[in-house]
Amino acid sequence: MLQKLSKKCMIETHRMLKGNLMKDTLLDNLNEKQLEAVTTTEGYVRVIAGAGSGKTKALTHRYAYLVREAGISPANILCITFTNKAANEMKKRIKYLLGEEFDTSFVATLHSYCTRILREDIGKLFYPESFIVLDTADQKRILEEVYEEFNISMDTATFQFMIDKIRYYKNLITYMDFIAVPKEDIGKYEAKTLEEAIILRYIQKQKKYFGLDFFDLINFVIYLFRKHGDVLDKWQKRMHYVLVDEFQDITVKEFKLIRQLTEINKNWFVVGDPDQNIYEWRGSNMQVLLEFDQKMEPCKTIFLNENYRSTPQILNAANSLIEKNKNRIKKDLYTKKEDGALPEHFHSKDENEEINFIVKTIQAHTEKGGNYKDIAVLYRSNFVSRFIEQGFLKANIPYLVYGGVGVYDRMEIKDVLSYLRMIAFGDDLSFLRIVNMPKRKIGKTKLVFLKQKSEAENISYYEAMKRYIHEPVFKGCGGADFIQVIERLKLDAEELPVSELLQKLLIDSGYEPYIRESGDMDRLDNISELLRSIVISETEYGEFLPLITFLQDVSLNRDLDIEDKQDCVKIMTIHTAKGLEFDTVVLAGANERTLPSIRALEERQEDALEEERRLCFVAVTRAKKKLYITESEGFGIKGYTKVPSRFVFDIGDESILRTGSISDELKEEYRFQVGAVRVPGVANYAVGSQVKHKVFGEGMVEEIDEETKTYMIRFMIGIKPISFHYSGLSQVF
DNA sequence: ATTTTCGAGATTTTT
DNA sequence: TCTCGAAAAT
Repeated sequence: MLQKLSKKCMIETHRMLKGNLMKDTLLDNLNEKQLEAVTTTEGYVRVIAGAGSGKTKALTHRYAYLVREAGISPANILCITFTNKAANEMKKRIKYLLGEEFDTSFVATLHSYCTRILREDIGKLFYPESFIVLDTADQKRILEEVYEEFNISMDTATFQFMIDKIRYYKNLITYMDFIAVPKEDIGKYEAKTLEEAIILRYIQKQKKYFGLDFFDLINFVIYLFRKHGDVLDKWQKRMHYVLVDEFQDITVKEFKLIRQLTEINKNWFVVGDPDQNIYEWRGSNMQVLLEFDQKMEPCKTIFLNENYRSTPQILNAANSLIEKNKNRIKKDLYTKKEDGALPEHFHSKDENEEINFIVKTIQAHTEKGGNYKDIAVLYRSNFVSRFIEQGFLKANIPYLVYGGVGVYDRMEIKDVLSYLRMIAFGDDLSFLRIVNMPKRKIGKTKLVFLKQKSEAENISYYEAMKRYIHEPVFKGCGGADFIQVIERLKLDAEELPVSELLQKLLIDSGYEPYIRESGDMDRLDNISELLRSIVISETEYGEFLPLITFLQDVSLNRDLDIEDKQDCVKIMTIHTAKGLEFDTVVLAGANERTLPSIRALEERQEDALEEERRLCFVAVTRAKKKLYITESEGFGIKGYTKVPSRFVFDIGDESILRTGSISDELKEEYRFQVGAVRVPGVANYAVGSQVKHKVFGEGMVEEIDEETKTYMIRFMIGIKPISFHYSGLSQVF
């Protein structure tokens, strides 16, 4: 028996080596259209594909096909994903197709590619040769400093406004002429308006901090290519194939950059879904996808409309929602999947009721043997997660927050990374974050003192502190110790790997004891988790991973690869969920002013509203088997009374089951009746639902038999089979 | 006089 | 979670 098995294994291995098995998995699982997309290796190919139609699969398989069947080196393929999470997912699939040892480091976001390009040649631009990538928090901090100098107060709206302005200015080539000059020449540029003055100051400051923001990463590369033909030449010659995922989210600028990169060898393969463009606010323009065939001729366009993900019921809801968008190319998804339960719209009187419903639904699911990890709770804005987390903590439901305010935005991780940045750059941003962490009795007064000195002598806060540490103001504080620790760590940084440096730093700076004393074990766990991920990236990098390289990558790749191994409910924003799929999806907080967001409503522009609807569409189409949309009354942002999102009514009554309790005022206003919709032949209630039967009283759905269209419901008197068609059932809460 | 602590209120989305 | 302001602590 054992011998037989091992012989079989040998044959398998042999087939694998010959490439047969690879070829099978590579092409056999594809439908006709996907196959066409994958195997068209020359020229321009555009795939317009609906949600769940396997567009990323087509892209991944084409990548593998190019490498395996056409023998192209991965270094010659520019494979661009939209997020790091997507890149990681794709890497996994490529490794599955091409073998674990296959080098997938060439699958990345455009921003990561740009960082690589800049790392090699930024020295040509009169910019500090080492740079850090500024994230939004850094940007905000810099802008706040600038606003303080100009004596203007800054709120979130102003911040967003200025970010848009900065993007606008940074799109002008004159800006690059300005920023790329040697530091000392910066003063000779004069601002004509206040707005310009603020932006110039912002640029000066970011340069002082060795920072490049996300706009710069793209702009610098474009500028570098423009000024230095040899650099452009080098990269152009390298790129023979370009594959771009989520092409509907690309900006015109990014498109031009990619076009420049592939000017010599023009083989494009782009996939996208116009209905899933949810990044217009960030400059993305789906016209790039729509007009691709006119700009890049001759272009082969392949449509993928069969959905392999969701039940017909979920797809119906999604279709009826998205068809309310006027500015749209009609494209109806279909599926051959088996019928499932109707999506459910649960309306509740307040937030407690809403979170209780979610908790109950999840508990019912797991009591029946289901896993937590098959469930995702999605929401429009991060603040919604707070209610959900609180509810889950109370009910002891394990959960993981993905993206956004996830692992890398935790306070302790930011602190620790700031320490590392402090060692590498000594910049003010890091200094301000950690100088009093742990408490060193360095507060406002001392910082004001340092600020004056640093401005007067054009040095950093840290240098100023070193220079004036013996002044009376610093008497009795931990400043001297701090300097000593940092100086010693700076020396260590040259020899020690990042992981060891970090461990030393945690002890020497007193940060770890400080966290330990605060009694928060989660924070220590998070730090160990970071440490673990550093060790992994060190191993992957092969040679000695320089601290600066690590820091550049870490601010781009903020995706700690959370494994599916842990059985946790996944919690994330809709934006983060894009490209993912889950058995059960709960879309929480589906209220006006949250989804659509209050900003989109204030803009009063149809475009903004349509983007919000697409966002809702993305959320709905993440679900494979069961979809819940929940919302509640009560007091919302700025004291408004919360009302259900218009989008839950965009989904036709025949496509969604409306449940929950509703107050009389709202009932009058909205005229939707809870529990009014019944579609015969389809299970309206999920397993675990509490229901009321006209004759048998209250009970719980134990089983659903799709074949005989029957529920098995446990009542006081025992288990009874009840037909889907029976109209005497109603939901109980 | 200065720093620390504690409670209250507010929050779009991300590379 | 983050920030702000007032009160408490050094």
